[in-house]
Amino acid sequence: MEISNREIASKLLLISELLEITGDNIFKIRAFNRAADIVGRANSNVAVMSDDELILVPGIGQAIAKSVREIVETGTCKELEELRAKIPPSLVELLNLEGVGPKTIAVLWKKMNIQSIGDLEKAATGRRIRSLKGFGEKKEKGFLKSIALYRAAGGRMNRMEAELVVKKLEGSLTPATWTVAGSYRRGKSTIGDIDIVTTESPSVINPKLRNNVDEVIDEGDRRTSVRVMGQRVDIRFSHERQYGSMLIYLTGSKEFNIRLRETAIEMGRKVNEYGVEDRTDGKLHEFSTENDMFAFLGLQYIVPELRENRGEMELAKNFRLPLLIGPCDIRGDLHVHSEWSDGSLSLEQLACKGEILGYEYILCSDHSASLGITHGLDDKKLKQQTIAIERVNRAGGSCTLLQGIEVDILSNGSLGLENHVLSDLDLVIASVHSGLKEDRDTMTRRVISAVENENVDIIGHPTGRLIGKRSAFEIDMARVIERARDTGTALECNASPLRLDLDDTDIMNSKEKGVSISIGTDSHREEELANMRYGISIAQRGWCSAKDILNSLTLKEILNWAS
DNA sequence: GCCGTTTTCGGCCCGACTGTTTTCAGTCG
Repeated sequence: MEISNREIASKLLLISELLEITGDNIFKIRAFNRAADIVGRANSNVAVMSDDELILVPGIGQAIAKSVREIVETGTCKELEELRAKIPPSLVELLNLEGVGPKTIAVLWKKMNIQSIGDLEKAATGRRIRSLKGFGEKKEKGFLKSIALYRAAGGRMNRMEAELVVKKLEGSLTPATWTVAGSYRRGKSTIGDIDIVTTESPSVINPKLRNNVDEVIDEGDRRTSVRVMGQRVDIRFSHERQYGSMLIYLTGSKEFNIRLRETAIEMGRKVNEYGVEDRTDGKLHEFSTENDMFAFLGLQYIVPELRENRGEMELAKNFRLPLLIGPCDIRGDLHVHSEWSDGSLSLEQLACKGEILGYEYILCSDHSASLGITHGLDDKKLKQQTIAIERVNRAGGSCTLLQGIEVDILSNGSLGLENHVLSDLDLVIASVHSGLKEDRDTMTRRVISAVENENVDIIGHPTGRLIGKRSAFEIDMARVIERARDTGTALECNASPLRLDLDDTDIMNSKEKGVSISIGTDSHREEELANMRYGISIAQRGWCSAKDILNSLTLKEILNWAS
């Protein structure tokens, strides 16, 4: 059984974490960390790559290639086993505690034999830590607080949760003086914390915040950190004339910022959140907009969604960044449920909402009958729906309803409806809704059977994840993507903020293979139709242009594509 | 550990805030 990229990446990450605690060379730590990241999002199976191929990957050299090879063959490697022999791996979990880093962990372990979060809690409760040199009462209390927070935290936020946190903060800020930066602005599917840049003065904001948040973590004239609804929020104060550089800095990503600073160094300049400094005379150039700063550095403007250090900097230097898909390119929604299955909107309402959104079409894709709980459609009901849809379309609105189905991919890889039924529909989405615990090979073959069915046009939410609730099922997306390319089947970017499935890296890999991406909101209620924006952000993060997105086709073109 | 149109050795992004200290280490983003 072949080991997945994810598993290899987790071993490399563990090595970097253990190296951190042993206090090894910071650059070696970063090398393993970076390699874990690279392997984790590689678009082909690292396990089957030869040593020569591995070494060609930027960020992987002789040593790490050797470790990867060992992991593929034996499940572990010498580097990892030597580290495990030196320090208890249970220490790694302590890195998750806020305010607890590798140095602290090493001291606590060596001086007090603290090996786990439980050990730390006991020692702090017993007031034993304050006796250590460099530790005091505040640190001890801080540990207990971090432990409580860690246990209560549900991990990263989905986009809706993040928006609620932002809404809560709006009361402390003046409109048009601030921007949410960070992973939120980059359009990521999950968000760790909220970053805000404001031009208002700290003397105005800080007192307001004290009254409006759960906790002030730290407070300063340049940065204040608070907790709102259990989530960390960092606010950076900026002069208007430096707003552009502060926004770039706080939007990140970290990897992008590092790359940007390296780029500046090559030009004899230094970048920080206040602007660009000339290395020779220390003169600071300030920028009120991001555009001005990119231009000053001789770079094309890079949209936040691309700022991940995935090659965008090199393209920006040559003004060759792709023109990404945007809201204006979207001509329709390709995954919507009506009241004919488990949705709440009637067909008339769907057409009407589509018209308001400026769509040429909406794909009405109710569930198939095999999924009992959602009152799915069978052959007979589908025929009735055909007539109902024709009636709505004849009424002459500007948004045409397409008739489709979201048919179940059953456990044996067959579909929930007969082929002769599916062939009558405009577009067919096939999705997995049951038997989610199958092993990797079985699940992959199941989905590929659907890909190979000539009536299937789109694979719905291909990895099945529910953000924060259920991880993706075991599936080899590299194989699915290859088959989808061969058969001309599209893969969905499900725009529900609870799914965002496929996510950016799989979309990027699909796009590179020439597989079309279909963005569908999977709406069951009216307000969910607006989730299209999340799907667009994810597609942008996957470097998609209009030509890569099925929904950018006109009504005529999409019918032609499907036939 | 990785990398190289200056380099195969010597670099590797940059700054804010806290706690425990009397000048700074550790952590974080």
